[in-house]
Amino acid sequence: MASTIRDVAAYAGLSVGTVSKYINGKPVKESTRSAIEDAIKVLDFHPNNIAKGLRNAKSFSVAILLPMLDSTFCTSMISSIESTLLPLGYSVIVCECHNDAEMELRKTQYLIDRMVDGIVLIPYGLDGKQIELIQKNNIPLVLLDQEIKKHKADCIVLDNELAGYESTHRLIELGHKDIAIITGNFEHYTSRGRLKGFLDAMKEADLIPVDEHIQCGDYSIDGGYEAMLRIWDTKKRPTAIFISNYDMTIGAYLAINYLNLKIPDDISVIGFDNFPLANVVNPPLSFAEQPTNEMGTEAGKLLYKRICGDYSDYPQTIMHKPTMYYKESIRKIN
Amino acid sequence: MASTIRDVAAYAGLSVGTVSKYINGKPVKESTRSAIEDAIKVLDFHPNNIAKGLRNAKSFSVAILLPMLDSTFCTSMISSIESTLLPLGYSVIVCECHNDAEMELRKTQYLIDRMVDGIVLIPYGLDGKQIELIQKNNIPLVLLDQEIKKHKADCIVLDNELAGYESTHRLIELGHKDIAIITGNFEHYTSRGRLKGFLDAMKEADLIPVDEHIQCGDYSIDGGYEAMLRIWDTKKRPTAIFISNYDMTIGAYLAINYLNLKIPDDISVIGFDNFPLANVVNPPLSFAEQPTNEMGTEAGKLLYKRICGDYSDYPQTIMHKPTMYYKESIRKIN
DNA sequence: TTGTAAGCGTTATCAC
DNA sequence: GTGATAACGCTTACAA
Repeated sequence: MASTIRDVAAYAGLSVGTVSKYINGKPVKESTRSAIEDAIKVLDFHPNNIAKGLRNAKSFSVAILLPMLDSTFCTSMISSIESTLLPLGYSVIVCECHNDAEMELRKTQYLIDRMVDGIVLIPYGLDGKQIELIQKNNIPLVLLDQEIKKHKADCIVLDNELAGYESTHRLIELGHKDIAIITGNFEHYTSRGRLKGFLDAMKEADLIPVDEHIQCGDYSIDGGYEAMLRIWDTKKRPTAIFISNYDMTIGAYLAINYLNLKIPDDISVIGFDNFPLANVVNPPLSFAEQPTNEMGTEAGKLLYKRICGDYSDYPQTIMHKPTMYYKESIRKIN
Repeated sequence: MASTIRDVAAYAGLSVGTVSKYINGKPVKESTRSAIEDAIKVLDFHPNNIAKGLRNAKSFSVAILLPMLDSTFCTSMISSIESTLLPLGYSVIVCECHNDAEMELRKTQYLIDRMVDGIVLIPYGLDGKQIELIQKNNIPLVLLDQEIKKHKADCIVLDNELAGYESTHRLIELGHKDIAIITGNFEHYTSRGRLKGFLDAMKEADLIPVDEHIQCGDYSIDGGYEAMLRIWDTKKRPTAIFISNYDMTIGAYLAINYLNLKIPDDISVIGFDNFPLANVVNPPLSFAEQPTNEMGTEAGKLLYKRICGDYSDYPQTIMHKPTMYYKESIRKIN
């Protein structure tokens, strides 16, 4: 059996109170310090976090609740949040709702029952019920990636409009007039923003997008594939396309291969978020990159601040800028 | 403040003992059952897991300790382990050691201090110190992906030799005689197995691999890239190559693009584990696929069994077979 | 079947 | 600075 603070106290000839105080950084006499240190070493004492948690009504764990683990975005978030919060004493519980709003709500309740000290939420459900549940239980919360408008909450997002605008604008600069876009569900904050940026850039250039060239996928490889086929199946084909999410970019690429199109001769392509893929495909892909590491780290830090009770700047929405990479997948056109 | 079992007992006019028993599935009179149910509903009672944990010396959490979150293999493991263990009441803590053996050991101790009830370990350090530490603390452990020979432990792995053998054998069948391989660190269980399979197949066909055609990368994209360049920089170039890990496959592809080689005309390629990528590149990549989902689920189940105290079949090594996908990236040769 | 009370390992409060 | 003791919310003998 592991030794407890009592054992340490007994071995050191002190009271548990004193030992506890020392462990928690309160001042003690030098002689007692060394006695305790000795005892700890000899007994190989490690404080019991559960007891600590019970006493302090804390679990020293936070959760990241996310839609699906298959996106680089999500795993990158886990990584940076863990790196930020573990050194602060919080372990990170990962919860995946498998793109299912009902499961998301159930797992939210589960996490509350587990008494997590804070939650980073990459929302899937759009009605905000998860958020209400978390807030009703007074658990610190940071939204990531998606803003759910009607709910007041800390929030870390990408400047999606800018990403959509920049990509489209660049294509327009290169002379493209018929530009297609593959977006996600319009109700999603990210998709809406990226689409809005696209539309703004088009409007600014007095271009009117063909209705069928605005296709909605479901964020999956298949969704992107199908959307690309639909786009190519229109009377007036686009000369360029902006794909507003990672997996759909892969899918669209597949479709482009299937259709035997050459990039950028037949179509110029700008994708999204395409870490390793971007350079492997030939020609290299142009894309809008999210500063995922910064976003995750920021989320971890903000959550920690809230856990510590600092709500001085609540609620806060932090918007990160995308970085654009223009490679050989886009070309000038007359 | 959340209500406790005491509140429920008071509201229902019963003792805490009775309520506790009911909650834990012991039999009670129908009338008390409904009284408790009522109280629970009215008071919105949720048992405090921390208190429960303190009492039972359990945390109801398990950890997955892994080298790096950037591989599909690892994230896929998290996903299937979470799916398996959450319904059984265990939350999954993710811990990343960033390919750093010392950090791995530190985080192991951290998890022990956090009193996790079990650990799934995808080992990075090869000396087995993490394993000793975990076992010394009597924490159920399942090794995943890598076997560390000198340590007795439950273990779930791929049949790496078979993967190496099958890939190489197929290339030989197609007439290739000069086959190269990019492996990882020879000290790693996975790399050693895949290399052995390669060598076995060569030997069986009375082929002697060129020394410089056996190149060791560090599992990274860069490593694969450099290894491929080294291989192509030899006097006698291979006509086919087997790349024994996901990231290095991407890197080798990059290098092949850089060298302006055509697949499969200039070189036939079989990669590893290449879920989405395999179909995006042109031509589609042949590869050996691990049954990651099964492996993760198996790890979760086995860990749970150990947590429940069932050591009847300990220690167990479960070896999964790879599935081979042969696509247009390999060709017949004279 | 139900109630009582001790105890899990900490920390906090209050004396000394 | 240190020690004694009462919590934190739950489970579990044991008693009724």
